[in-house]
Amino acid sequence: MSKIIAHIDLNAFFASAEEIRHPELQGKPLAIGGEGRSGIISTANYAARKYGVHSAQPSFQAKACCEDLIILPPDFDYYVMMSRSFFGRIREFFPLVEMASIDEAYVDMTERLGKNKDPLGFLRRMQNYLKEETGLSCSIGIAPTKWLAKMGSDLKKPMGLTAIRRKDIEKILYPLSIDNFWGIGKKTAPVLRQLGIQTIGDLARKLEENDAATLKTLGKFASTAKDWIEGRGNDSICIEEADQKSISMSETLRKNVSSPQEGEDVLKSMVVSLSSKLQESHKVVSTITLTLKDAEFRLHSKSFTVQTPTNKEQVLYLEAWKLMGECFERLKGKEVRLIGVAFSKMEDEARQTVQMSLWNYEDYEALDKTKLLIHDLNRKSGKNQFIRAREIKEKKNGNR
DNA sequence: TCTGGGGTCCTAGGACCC
DNA sequence: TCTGGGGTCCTAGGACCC
Repeated sequence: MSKIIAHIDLNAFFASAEEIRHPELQGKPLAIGGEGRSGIISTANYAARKYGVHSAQPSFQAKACCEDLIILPPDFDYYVMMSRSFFGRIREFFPLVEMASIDEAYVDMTERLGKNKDPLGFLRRMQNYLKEETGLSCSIGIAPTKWLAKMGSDLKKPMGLTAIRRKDIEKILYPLSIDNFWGIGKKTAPVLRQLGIQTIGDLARKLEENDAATLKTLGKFASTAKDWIEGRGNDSICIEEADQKSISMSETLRKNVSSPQEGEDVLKSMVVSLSSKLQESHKVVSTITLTLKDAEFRLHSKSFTVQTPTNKEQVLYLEAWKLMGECFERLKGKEVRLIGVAFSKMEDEARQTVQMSLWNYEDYEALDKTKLLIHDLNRKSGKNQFIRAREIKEKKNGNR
């Protein structure tokens, strides 16, 4: 029995959210993103898109496209609030909602729309109602699987409403460029083109023939892609939020550096704010990964797994600092433009109390020095770690 | 002034164990 | 001793998504 799955995608979400609280910006070219030396556009409203402004575009280029462009910094807390309010209303119509990101969700409508004589009419009315109530417009794709629904919602924006039945796949999806295939990105698409695959239809035929080169290019993904394109993809909605598996921060430096000492403060503040997030959510981690991006944009990483999962900033910082030294070592004086740190193998703090008792701080030689450093960070009381870390960073930046 | 930041998943080689 | 394998974990790198 086929399900009825919808993919609901908020249009130009961050920009729309800003227009709601700044009505004076409505209709003016607006983008959300960073404005610094390495700022990049995250979302542009439709007025800005007319000038060629688009997401992932460097902000200075966007400004060159449209000199009147207004660029606002992102305010994620506000967007989370707006997103919850919007999808909360969807839940009033349909309880089975799976969030896929801050601005999109999959919804199982089988139960409620299965016997409806005019499901598209119903969704069109819901879409208009949501627009009136929240100010946010969305595009909806409706199909028997999640992938088809996602492909559908991408077809028309803003306020699109597209149904893709299995019998429509050839007519609707086959003519589309391979670039539109969700799951095939900028690296794989050109390789497929080399194999004579220009459209989704071309890919469908190659997969149907079990073309060896295509299968090799796609690897394990080939069978998933074949399922998707033939209408057999995943159609199950998971309403529970999955446990987060890793947490990370990275920062493009204001100026390239070539020694770990020059990146010390950035690393320090990232570890302090990550470890306080871990502590707040009662999570511990075992694997620490440090990433550097060199001036040619190549990434280099080094990771280490500790025996006892932890969220202690002293331990995490010391490990990260050691990894950063080793990573710089390998770069042999090359310039570094970004430092990132990630913590993974994350689990609940409660689940590892037994191992905690086995913990031996003396394993960490330079711990005393680290304690001093953290003490220094903590001296200002009454503010949370994140604020403290940011203040330190700003102070440092101001001194340059 | 070229090119962000936060995630998930996959691959492939080596270590180690049975 | 001429050479098995399968399973799992760790590490480094990379593709993809929003």
